[in-house]
Amino acid sequence: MSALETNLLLSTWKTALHQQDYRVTQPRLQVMEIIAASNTPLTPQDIYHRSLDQETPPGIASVYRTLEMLEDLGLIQQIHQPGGCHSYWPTLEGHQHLLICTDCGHLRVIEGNEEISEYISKVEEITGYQVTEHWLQLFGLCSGCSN
Amino acid sequence: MSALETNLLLSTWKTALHQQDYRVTQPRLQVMEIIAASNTPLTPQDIYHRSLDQETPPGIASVYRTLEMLEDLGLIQQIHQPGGCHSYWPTLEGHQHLLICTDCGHLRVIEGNEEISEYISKVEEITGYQVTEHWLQLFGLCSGCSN
DNA sequence: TTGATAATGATAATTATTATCAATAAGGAA
DNA sequence: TTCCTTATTGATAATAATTATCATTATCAA
Repeated sequence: MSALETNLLLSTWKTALHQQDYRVTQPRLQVMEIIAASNTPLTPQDIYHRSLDQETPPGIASVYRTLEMLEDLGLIQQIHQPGGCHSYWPTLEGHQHLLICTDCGHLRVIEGNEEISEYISKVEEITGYQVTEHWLQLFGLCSGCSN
Repeated sequence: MSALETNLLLSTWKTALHQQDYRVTQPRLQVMEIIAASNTPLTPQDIYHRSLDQETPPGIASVYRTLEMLEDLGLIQQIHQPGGCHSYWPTLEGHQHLLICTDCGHLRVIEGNEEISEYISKVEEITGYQVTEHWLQLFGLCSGCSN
């Protein structure tokens, strides 16, 4: 993410913590900064290892606790990777879908999903299920990596 | 799955093992039977625990080894559950999508995906990505559980 | 039926996650 | 600013999940 987007996210998150009476602590800030600055989804271990070159890195337990808190607040969401999940990425506005480059890992957000909504309505009609949630990810090669 | 479908799957899988020079062993059979007979995705631990009421259950290591083999052969695939993955389900014909009941865990296969194909083509046009794979799951309540 | 060897079980090692609890630091009140 | 309450932390133990090791066993082609 760009430095601008990173900082915007961070201030949004800090405000959210204050509003919900969560303290904005050093370890939490460190974790949030790493997530907000990354351009790929990260696992708890990823985040922990990235933090280790800092003066006073957060304990591994705080990494897990911070991720749980951020997810509870709806600020991050799990991203399911083929072959392993428990990676996190900032929550997006509305419902958007993700396109992940299988080579460089870069993640891109897709806008607009009329087709998907139609599809879901059809599925509900046919099956009698009440679809409450869905989950679509596209994998492929970005223009840079397809060369 | 119905007993008929289960047996069809099992004989297909056994044939595949023979053709690829994998031995059809007792532990492998036990794991394959459990997967083929289940109507929900199962984790390695699920499978192991289900096997424990048998006379001579497979070792936990063999469960993992069998799952790896079946996945390598393309006979099963990972299913990503919200809040945890590493569940397995038999590979389906063509590309189909899954609808999972969040209450009873029952899994249903959705046929037809014209809308999704259209969506993907549009995404490719817009982004310049080359989409090689996609991954859609629907979650909701089946008619039985929505009462 | 036999023999080569792929595959197994038991278990140790590794890795990931969660729980515990005394010490610390955030942030509102004075 | 300083103090005080207490939410939060770090260190570490405990638990859970997965992988590696290796002597023994069982599959299956000859």
